[in-house]
Amino acid sequence: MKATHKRNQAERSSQTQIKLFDATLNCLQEFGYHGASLSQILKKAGVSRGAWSHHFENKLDLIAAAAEYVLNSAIETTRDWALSSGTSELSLSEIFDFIWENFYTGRHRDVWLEFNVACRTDEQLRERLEPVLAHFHASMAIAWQTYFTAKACCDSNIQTIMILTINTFRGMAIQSITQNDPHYFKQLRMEWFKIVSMLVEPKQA
Amino acid sequence: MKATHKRNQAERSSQTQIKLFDATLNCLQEFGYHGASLSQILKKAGVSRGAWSHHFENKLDLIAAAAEYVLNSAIETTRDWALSSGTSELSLSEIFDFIWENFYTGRHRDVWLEFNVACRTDEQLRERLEPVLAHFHASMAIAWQTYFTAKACCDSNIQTIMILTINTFRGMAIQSITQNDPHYFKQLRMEWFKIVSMLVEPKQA
DNA sequence: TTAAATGCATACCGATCGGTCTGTATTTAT
DNA sequence: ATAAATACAGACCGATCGGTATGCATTTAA
Repeated sequence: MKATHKRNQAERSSQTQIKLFDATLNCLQEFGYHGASLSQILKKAGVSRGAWSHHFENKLDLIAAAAEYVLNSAIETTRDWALSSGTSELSLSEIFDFIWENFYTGRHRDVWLEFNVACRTDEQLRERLEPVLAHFHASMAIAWQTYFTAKACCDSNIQTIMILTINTFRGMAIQSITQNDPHYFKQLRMEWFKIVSMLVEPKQA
Repeated sequence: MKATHKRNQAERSSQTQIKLFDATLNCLQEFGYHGASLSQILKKAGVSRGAWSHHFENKLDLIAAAAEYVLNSAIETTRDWALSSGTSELSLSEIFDFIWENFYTGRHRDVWLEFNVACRTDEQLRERLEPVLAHFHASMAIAWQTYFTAKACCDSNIQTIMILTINTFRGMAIQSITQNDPHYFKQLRMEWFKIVSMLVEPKQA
């Protein structure tokens, strides 16, 4: 029945690992870092305890690997999107929508929040995730400062405005935990767009 | 030796409860929502298990009460500060510094983050904390829109600019988890101040 | 074809979790 | 003074946690 009849070792490994990553991320979304127990993850993944311990040293190792998995996917998504879009056709509001919908809503928002907060009190996790989180942050910066520059009248540099933008989105992500209203946040993004439009313009080709 | 020799019931109750609140908040700061076990809290508070169960139904009840405790303190702090400051002497950057230093640094930042994130996956906690978090949010709004109004040239209303400000601070709070550099965030606040100054002016007396 | 290596399954472990039960001080009300 | 009510202490509980040890299945290399 299944298409999993003759698989080589590499396929086997990567398939069960991805099943574990996905289940880990789903559990983090559903139960939070606090409530995501190993038993729950294994149950949801349909993977045995032995298989898990064969691939990962301990629970933290799995969680960190899952974080790397989802963040690297996000980095790739950003890169692909920036490349596929016509270089001169990108508008600020399009970028805003893209970043918001891909990284600050749904599962990505949830696990991103959990990882950031968990990092604060878990030094081992922080050491593993800090470079990936920083890389993720930088990848968003690329999609931005490749195409835009600060206006002459604006005495802030373009990086500063971008960081403020990302921080605004982060804050909106937290606000959206208790206030889940896509329309409201679309409006808020538009308001932010109006302000940033005064400071930023498309780069010369 | 101790000054706890002849205390009436009310004093006893409130003293042990406050000890528990403080220990709970410290444990949340030190170990996170995930790692803050009841045993740790009781140990840090110097309170027995029996005393705890006498005052609180269960762990969540204690945590929620501690959250209410710290958030209501913050609301009070904001109110006092707004009242004590000369009504016409408040500058935007002073308000920014006040909000940042009181609510988005130190223990308050840490527990505020933990509570917000924990609320996402714990419905009971959310139901108890949502009104308090909303109240806290509103209290910051007061210190703001009492003294400032949108400039004529600005087509956003004053509440919108304030929400964007708060969200920027929230984002900076998350950023400051992995990048603890007060000077950097002071500069970022100044940049934000420059932008908001273009949109907002002191209210007429 | 066969031995080794890899992938996987289940049973099991001590530790710790939140919560409760029983009994004892201390304060309050009569 | 004394009984009731409140505040507290410590032992104890089943459940669940992350982690491991042993054995079997599958793939790979010889």
